[in-house]
Amino acid sequence: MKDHLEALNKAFESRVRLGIMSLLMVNADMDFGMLKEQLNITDGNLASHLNALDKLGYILITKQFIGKKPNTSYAATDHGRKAFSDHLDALERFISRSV
Amino acid sequence: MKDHLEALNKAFESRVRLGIMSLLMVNADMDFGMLKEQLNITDGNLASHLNALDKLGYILITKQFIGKKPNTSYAATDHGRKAFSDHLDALERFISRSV
DNA sequence: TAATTAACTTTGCAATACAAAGTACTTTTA
DNA sequence: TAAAAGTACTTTGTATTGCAAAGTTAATTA
Repeated sequence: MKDHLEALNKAFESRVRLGIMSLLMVNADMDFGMLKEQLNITDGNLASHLNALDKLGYILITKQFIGKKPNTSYAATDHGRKAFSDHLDALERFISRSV
Repeated sequence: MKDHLEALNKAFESRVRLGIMSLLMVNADMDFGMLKEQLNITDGNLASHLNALDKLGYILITKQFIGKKPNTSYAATDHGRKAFSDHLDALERFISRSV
């Protein structure tokens, strides 16, 4: 029990970060606007969660201009993919234990 | 995506409450000491999480004396079982979406 | 009578989450 | 060309949460 719980990653206890990472697992990259629309949260809130994931090295941030508009896009790093996938594994083990 | 996230129950975002409920799904009832030992947390912390689950109607609290010692035992209510199982379903759907 | 046990409650603090407002820079529109 | 709008933040302020540690109550055993 304790071991199952401890294998859960604290970074993914938040719905928003769970949402961001799962979007970035499925989509190679997404920009700020897409994430904001999908998650339906304020931009300040989104920015701070992105910042938290960045600090953990879970996402890669790329700033560029598309046409004449600034565009920041986000992608999961290998480290982030591993961490997320480990977390999902832990959840799965956890679920199967709890029936 | 949003719907998957919203189906997750906020009450179970906490490791401790996740742990308590999963213990109470497997064991018909557990007393304070057993829970404390399994979860390895301080008694104040445990009491406050139990209180949160009680307020939501997820657990039933029974106070009695066993021999001459006071004993409080906790069991998941039907409502709590349903809520937890819905949460696990949501997690499963979430995981299978995220690969 | 003092110490111990069980199960809390209270206190106090640190971390987190969030909305809203503010900022910097650029582009589009009037 | 001045004003408005868009992008992606940062800052501010507040409310909530989580937790350890200390305090509490009531009974019990030494």
